[in-house]
Amino acid sequence: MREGAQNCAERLLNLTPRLMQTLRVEMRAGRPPELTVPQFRSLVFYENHPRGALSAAAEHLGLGMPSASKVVESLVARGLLKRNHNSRDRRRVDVTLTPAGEDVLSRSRAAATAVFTRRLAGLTPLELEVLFAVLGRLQEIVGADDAGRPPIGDVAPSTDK
Amino acid sequence: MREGAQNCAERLLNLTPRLMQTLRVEMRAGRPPELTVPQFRSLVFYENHPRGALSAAAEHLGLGMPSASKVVESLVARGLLKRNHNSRDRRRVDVTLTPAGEDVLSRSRAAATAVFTRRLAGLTPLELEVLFAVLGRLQEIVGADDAGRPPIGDVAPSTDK
DNA sequence: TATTGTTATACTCTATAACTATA
DNA sequence: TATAGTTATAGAGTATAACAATA
Repeated sequence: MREGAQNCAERLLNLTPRLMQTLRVEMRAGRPPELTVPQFRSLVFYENHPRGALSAAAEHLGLGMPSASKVVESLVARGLLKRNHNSRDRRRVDVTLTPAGEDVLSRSRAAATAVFTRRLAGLTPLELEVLFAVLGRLQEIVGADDAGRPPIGDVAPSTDK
Repeated sequence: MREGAQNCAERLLNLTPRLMQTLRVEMRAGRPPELTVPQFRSLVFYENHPRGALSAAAEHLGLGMPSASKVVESLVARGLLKRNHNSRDRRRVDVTLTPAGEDVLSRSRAAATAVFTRRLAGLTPLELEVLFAVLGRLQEIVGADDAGRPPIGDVAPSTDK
């Protein structure tokens, strides 16, 4: 059934940039743009992978090392991440969230989630249930940022951290 | 049922940048990067709104006028769009796809659709059916780029143009 | 010599502010 | 004076290529 996949692909192709735009615009809407989307994703990665290598982040975020290095650099400069040379292999740079980073991430995640939550407010409980399952399937297919976090029953845990 | 919406919002928040990355990376993968995502979306807009004003595109794409102007400029420079002053109101600039633009758009759309089609290949027909419906709902909520195009039963019409 | 990161450079995207040309 | 668009300028994101430090 190629047809079905292609139909879905077309819708996905329309929808994805739209969603991204929504996300980007509303994340910036808080005047001093707290975090850009790539910055946000980087913080999420290091929340899930404390002391993760830079190369791991690059890989996970789908960036080249120079790009990842630059994003991390901007966050280090703002005190949201901390870089440490790995003592076993001193070429390695291990990166960790600072308390300030956790804080900003929590607020930013709450705001970003709210953006989508508002849009989804019109769906019925049944529709939401189906949507949730479908999004889960898509995550499996495309790989998700938060592979390590509990997917359900623990809504926005860091929000009240 | 706020919970459900929030759970879905979190998944959407993870998934959207991932999908965007996939799209961007694979659209560029054809070496001479034929079209960037914003360029692609602009062409789609003018395919659906021939002689559309620049401001209409900006609005639809969620961009400011300077940004829209610049994207259009780049496409005009490449001969993919054509600008004309509106004769009734000469401040207005009406933009139209050139044949070359239609051509590039068709190829680019086919390639971009294929990106997602490949990823969706593992889904069952039933899953695809559900996905299709869910994506339709999301389009309604968030607004879709191709509001004017037939949504079903007419798969990738421009691909074989 | 191979690997991890960083620096240098360049281009696109996007924004805000200032400007031009109409109305 | 108000509106449609453009130009000027600036910052973030990303890429490739060249470099540095370590293995």
